[in-house]
Amino acid sequence: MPADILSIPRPSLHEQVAQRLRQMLVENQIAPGAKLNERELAEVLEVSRTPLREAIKMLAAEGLVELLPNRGAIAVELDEADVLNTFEVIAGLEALSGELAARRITDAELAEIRAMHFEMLAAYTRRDLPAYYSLNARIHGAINAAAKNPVLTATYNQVNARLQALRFRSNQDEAKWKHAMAEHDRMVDALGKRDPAAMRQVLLQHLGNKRDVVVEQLRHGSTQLAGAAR
Amino acid sequence: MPADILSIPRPSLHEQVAQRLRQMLVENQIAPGAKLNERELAEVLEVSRTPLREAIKMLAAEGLVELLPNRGAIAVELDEADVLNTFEVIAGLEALSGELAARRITDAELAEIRAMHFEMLAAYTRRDLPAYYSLNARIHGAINAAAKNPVLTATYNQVNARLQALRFRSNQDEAKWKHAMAEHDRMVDALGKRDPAAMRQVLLQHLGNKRDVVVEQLRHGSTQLAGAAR
DNA sequence: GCCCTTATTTTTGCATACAGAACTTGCTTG
DNA sequence: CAAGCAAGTTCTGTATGCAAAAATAAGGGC
Repeated sequence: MPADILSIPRPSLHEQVAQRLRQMLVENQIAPGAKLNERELAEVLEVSRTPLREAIKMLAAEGLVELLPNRGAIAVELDEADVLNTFEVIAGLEALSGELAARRITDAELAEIRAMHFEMLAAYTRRDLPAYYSLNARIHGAINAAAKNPVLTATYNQVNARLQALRFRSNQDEAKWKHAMAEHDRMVDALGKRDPAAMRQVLLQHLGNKRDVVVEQLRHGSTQLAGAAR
Repeated sequence: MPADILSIPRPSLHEQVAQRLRQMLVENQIAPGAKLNERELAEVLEVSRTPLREAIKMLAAEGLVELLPNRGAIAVELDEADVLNTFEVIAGLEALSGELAARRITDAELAEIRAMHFEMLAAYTRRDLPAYYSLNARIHGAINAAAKNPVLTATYNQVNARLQALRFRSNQDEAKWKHAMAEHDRMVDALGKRDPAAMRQVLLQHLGNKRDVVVEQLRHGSTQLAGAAR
């Protein structure tokens, strides 16, 4: 077991490339719908096409890119129906996560979530959006962890990754923000009471609202900011 | 659009290989825990290592094989905790699927499910296990389709695939079989009434029972039938 | 006789090379 | 002038070759 620590097994190249590509897709450095040119990407990432192609195949299995036979791969582009369907699944998974967390959370985990919740209140009060988003992600991650189901966590992360490119730039308005905070209050409350049903309800509503925000933004205006290529 | 039909674009080699490997894993032709020797497999499948490796990377992203850095890939082997966690997720997804189906199912879809349900009753009455399993899978597939959420269907299929190797040989006893049939009755009933909550409840219970059967079988006896290699 | 060390073999990981499919561009033709 | 056709180019898909890491086998020390 200490061998794992000593060996410092730097992840294999295709793994690194996959990680890097995931980041580029999520951060919209590769625009949705854009073609992934192998020669070009290989040059940028300074690897040969072989590990690059292996990485692309993994991303395809994860649903982040789409494989077109004999025509390479393109970054997935979600239309409104895709977004609705994805949120439906995400909501189900997060609701499950919340239920399980309410049953299995430890006092220490709960305390940490409460702490982060207060930090988030601070960020909200300051209207510090980046800090808010960061804390929001950490809190949801902590709930997921408290559910103590690695399969659920992995599944959730995979489906959620496809939405990251959209959520990245979702700027909610004041009223919705306030509402989201209220829901977070109810979440922490439900967790404290170890009430799975309440957690489920809050999270379903929370995700439903998040969905509305994203869909609304998707509709008018910023359809796709860097959407040049297709 | 007709171009797609005319072109007859035979899936690329790595796609075919992935499909074939999936089948081999599900049917336990490759035992859980067994190493996937690239040279060997390439020879058997009559392809070079390149598309084979690409296929393996896809299966890894799907969670069917595990990648060991510099040591290749092994077929995933689920311990009891993994099975419980996976069933927890599957149950959540199938419950969601049932809820949505209850809201969205068409009369034609419902009629077809009812027809299959009667066929299943026939198979049960004859104690025709293979026919029963086949119909069971088709019914659950039809419910999934009636939910009309491709993202949900894809997610469900992916997570479920990991369990197929186990379920393949799950022989339930008489009492449990009868119970499963009763649950299917309630399912069709709930669908007919378009009652999402009832569907959810039935499916959660149904999956819970299925889980118990699989775990019990996993425990004593047939831990792993073709479990030679490791 | 057992364990640790070391040499050999096997296997994975990556790069390169080549064949075929798709796209581009310029030209020709109606 | 537009549309269709054809040659050239680019790109993807697959096979092969090579280097490094791991597994295996052989040898020596305790």
